[in-house]
Amino acid sequence: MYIFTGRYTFVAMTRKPRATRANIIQAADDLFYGEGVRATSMDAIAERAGVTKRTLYYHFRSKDDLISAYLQARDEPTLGRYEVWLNATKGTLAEQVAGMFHRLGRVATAAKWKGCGFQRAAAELAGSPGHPALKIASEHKKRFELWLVERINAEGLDAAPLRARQVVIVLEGAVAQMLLHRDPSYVRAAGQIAASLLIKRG
Amino acid sequence: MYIFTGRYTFVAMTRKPRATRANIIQAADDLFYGEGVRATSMDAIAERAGVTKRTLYYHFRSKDDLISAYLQARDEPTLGRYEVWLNATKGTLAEQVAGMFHRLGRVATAAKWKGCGFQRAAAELAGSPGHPALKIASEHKKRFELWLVERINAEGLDAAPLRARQVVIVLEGAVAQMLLHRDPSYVRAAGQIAASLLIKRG
DNA sequence: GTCTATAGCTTGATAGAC
DNA sequence: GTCTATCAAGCTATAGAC
Repeated sequence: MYIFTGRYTFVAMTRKPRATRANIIQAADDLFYGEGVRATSMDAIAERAGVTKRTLYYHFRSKDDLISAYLQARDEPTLGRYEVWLNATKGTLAEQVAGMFHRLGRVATAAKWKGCGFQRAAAELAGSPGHPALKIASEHKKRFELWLVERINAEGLDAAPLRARQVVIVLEGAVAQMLLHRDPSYVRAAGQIAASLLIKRG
Repeated sequence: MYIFTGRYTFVAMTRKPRATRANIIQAADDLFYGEGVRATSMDAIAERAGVTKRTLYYHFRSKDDLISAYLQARDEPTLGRYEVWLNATKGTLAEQVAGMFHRLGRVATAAKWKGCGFQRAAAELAGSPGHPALKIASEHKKRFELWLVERINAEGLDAAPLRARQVVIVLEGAVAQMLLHRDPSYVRAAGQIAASLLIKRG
């Protein structure tokens, strides 16, 4: 957006920087998730975002910084998605979790689905132990686990922390196996375990 | 090894090619597993193997070819390792599997442990659907699952295919979470699920 | 804040000698 | 079968104009 001032020397310095940053994050999400963080170049992200590399490096110090921002931006929407899936089913928590797995199975058969972005980024960055993105991924999964703890407590079940942890393990395993085999029966088998973990023990 | 023939022109053309190939695979294993397949360059592998890149490309057509060979070479040793872990415990199959998870927990706390090489390669190559290494990874996991089916059948339990699949899911999830959090309580929680999956149902 | 242009290096892969 | 030498392309990141 140009601001005419009677001179040519004054041009708006801000061309919606928030929007630019959001565009970059969106482009990074598309490519980092679709192709992997190491397989994606900064050139490719700049091109997809419709900016030059100079602008990219104005908004993000480095590629590692952008990888972190990519995961950070994914945190809340991902948790929200699972929450929507869980709330879509009415009934006991066991039934709701079964429904959550069922819906995961639906989206996970699409070709554009490429597993969990956090899990895959962690797999790629395993060789860089101190990478900041790893901490973000770890905290994201912790948050998911804590959300389950709350749900299990609200259901009046005992041993909520252990049960939540076990449901997370089963979900992670289902996602990993789905990515490898693209066979929805893995998600079904997993949903069955998860539901049984949420039954009141006698 | 030089063979003296009275001339300088005749030098052994074969300097243990099998050994060279094995050296390359070993170097590839160290680096691909330790740093990731995309983070590792052919230069780095050649240097670690003590050969030039020309020799590397004599033995392997391309990097993708070497990635496939790396996973192929890991198939049997990996299955063998789990078999050793399982057989190390005496008792019911449930107890043996619990022992297998326990031993996994031991090695998975070491810093050099970087999760499952197949799972991580699959995560990295998710953006290249037709990659030959993906098929090798998938078949490896299938082989592991089938080995479990046999064990469960031998134990006289029903629904062996489903139970085996569920144990695999739990194991994959435990490995993924261990890699992310480096917290052995995940393996413990997983081992508990796996063992309970192998109890005769009433 | 965004541009054009490029530095400086690494990458996967190859040529040709022996 | 292994070497030395090298290519063209791609990479992350930066310089300086406006």
